[in-house]
Amino acid sequence: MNNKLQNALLADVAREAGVSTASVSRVLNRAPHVSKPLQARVEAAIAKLGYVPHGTARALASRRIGAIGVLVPTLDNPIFSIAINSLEQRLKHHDCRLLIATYRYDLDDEFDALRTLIQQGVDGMVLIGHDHRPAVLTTLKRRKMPFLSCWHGLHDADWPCIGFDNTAPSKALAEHLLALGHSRLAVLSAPVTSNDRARARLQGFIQAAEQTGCPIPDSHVMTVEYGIAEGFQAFDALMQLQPRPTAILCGNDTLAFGVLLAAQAAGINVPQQLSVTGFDDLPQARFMTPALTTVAVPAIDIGHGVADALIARIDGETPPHQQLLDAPLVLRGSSGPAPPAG
Amino acid sequence: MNNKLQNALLADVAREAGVSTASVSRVLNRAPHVSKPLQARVEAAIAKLGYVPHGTARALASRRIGAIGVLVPTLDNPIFSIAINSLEQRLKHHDCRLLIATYRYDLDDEFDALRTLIQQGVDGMVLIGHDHRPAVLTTLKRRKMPFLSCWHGLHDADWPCIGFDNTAPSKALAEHLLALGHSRLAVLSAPVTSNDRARARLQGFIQAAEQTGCPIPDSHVMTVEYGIAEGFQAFDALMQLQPRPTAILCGNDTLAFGVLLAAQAAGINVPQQLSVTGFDDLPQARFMTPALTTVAVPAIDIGHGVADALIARIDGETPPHQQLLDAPLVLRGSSGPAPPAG
DNA sequence: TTGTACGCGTTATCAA
DNA sequence: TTGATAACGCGTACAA
Repeated sequence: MNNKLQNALLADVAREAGVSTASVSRVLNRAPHVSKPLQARVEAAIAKLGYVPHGTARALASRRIGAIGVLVPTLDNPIFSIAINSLEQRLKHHDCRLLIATYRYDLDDEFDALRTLIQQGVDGMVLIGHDHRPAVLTTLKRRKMPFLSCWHGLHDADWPCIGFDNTAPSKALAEHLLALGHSRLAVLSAPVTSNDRARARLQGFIQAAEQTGCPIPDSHVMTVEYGIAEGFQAFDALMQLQPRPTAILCGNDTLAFGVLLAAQAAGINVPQQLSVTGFDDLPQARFMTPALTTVAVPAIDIGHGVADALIARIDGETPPHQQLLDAPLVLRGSSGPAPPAG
Repeated sequence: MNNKLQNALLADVAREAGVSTASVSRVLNRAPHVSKPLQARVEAAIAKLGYVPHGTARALASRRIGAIGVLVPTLDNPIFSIAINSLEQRLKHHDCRLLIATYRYDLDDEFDALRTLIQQGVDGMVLIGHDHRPAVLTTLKRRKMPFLSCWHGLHDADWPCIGFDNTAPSKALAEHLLALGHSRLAVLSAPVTSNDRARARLQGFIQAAEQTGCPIPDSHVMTVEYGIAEGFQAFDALMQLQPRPTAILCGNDTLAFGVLLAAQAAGINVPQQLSVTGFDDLPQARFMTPALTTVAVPAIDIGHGVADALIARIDGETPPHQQLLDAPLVLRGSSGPAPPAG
């Protein structure tokens, strides 16, 4: 007698249908070699009992959970939400779920979250960027866990990845401004600690300026936390710099929005008096006044690509070790010719 | 001999420490009645072998997974990201993980996702709002799954919830505009299908206007998908309405941002020529030019409250059936006196 | 094509 | 306080 009337088990279905548990399992897993009538009887029994497979037991027995884990620094940044959304949609095609964990750019938290997801039994892991504790890699390898990093374009034999070069577009952005006659650039960056993407972008800015003979002094590189408020508040300090910059390169769109809005509030005309650039191309970038010059991060393509490649790895295939996507410059109204010297 | 050198099992730890598997389990679960020396031996063995508990097996045996599920319509809306972040942080205090699933305002997808999360073995469930398929409730009850809805203030004996009244602040917003002399209001709403919050807000706008003797005609209620682009594009149509509205009530901040930016692009002065309001109080609302008049949704408090209350339910306690939080008006520069009739 | 029976790695019950 | 062992619910060789 089964006293848990609320939860029918596979055995109950088997009894109801007058077949073995193995047959029910086969129907459940669409295994080959099941006769039509048997399948029908089982499905009727499932419907009648309102049976829902016990995912945990299934995972334990099959050693697969039907879900992959993703370690995200934060969901605050919409660009990650967009990518995750795209990833989740594509995984659905592969009949695979997504477990999300965040770590607020704290790499120790990231390692903790990794262990948690492994304990949940995920079949694969997605990580953002290239900065991780060494234990992350050893743990993944020891567990033989299929994994993929994304969002960066660094070549590393240990880290398969799908991403884009963060440095080149940044250089292009700086060169674009320099070509417009700007010689006094400032940079507003997110913290580069534990964040190779922010670091790569910063280096791109600095290198381009240096190579063009207009190096950016350390005083003109400002670092603030991620956030529109942080960008807004940084504006005043940036305008106080000597020499006063004629263009501000921001490490991401959200900081750029803050700067743009602060400029507007301060009555500074963009781009006549000041050029501002971002990085990400968030949906609202094109609607700012003026529209934001930025770099279009292929967030959706990353989501799709990661889903396909990781599923392939889980299925034992060997997709390309590295896949580089395009992150094109998007020139809009927030960047213009340098104001006449004065 | 254990050939899986990469994955130590609980039994391996027991052998290494010279104790029984039961004792290892007790140490792992901080059970009472474990002697110091035994605990030390076990912990040493765990460290030596790099043992990580197998979450799936643990869940199967204990019938708890140490995670709750949350069904979110979308992660695109930053207000949900904020709440989820807060929820996840607070759950961490209770040593509990979060599994996120999205359903894009498709209630059938929501039910699917619910089943998926149940299969994963979650210990509790969080749902947004009050609109769900009936099967959702029956499934949760049949499974005796602790659950909570949030983000709404509807009283329903079947649905415990932590949220806020979506209607009252909307009424207050409309009354605020009417008191400023506006008599020609328009509403820009997100789709109300499967979205009780959007519906409640819309009703608040309409009721307040009606009660003040300035009813909003159907022609002045426009519905578009969520998104800044959608708000931006809606602006022109709203300005074409006859009579031309002097104030636009938006169902959420993102639509309001779109309208605000479109107004700016069109050279329409806010609030001198047009008042605009939002709902959510996203971080950038205060930085717009002018700053956005809106309603501050207690997203962070909801996250914390949901975490505490759901954990309490899982632990067999009975927290308040309904918990209503404050969603105060935030009056800023985007709303002002109606322009002189003309 | 279908059924039997064991294994997945842990927790929990009961005895010692 | 500790240990032996039966669940937990399902997948899957292997047998029929």
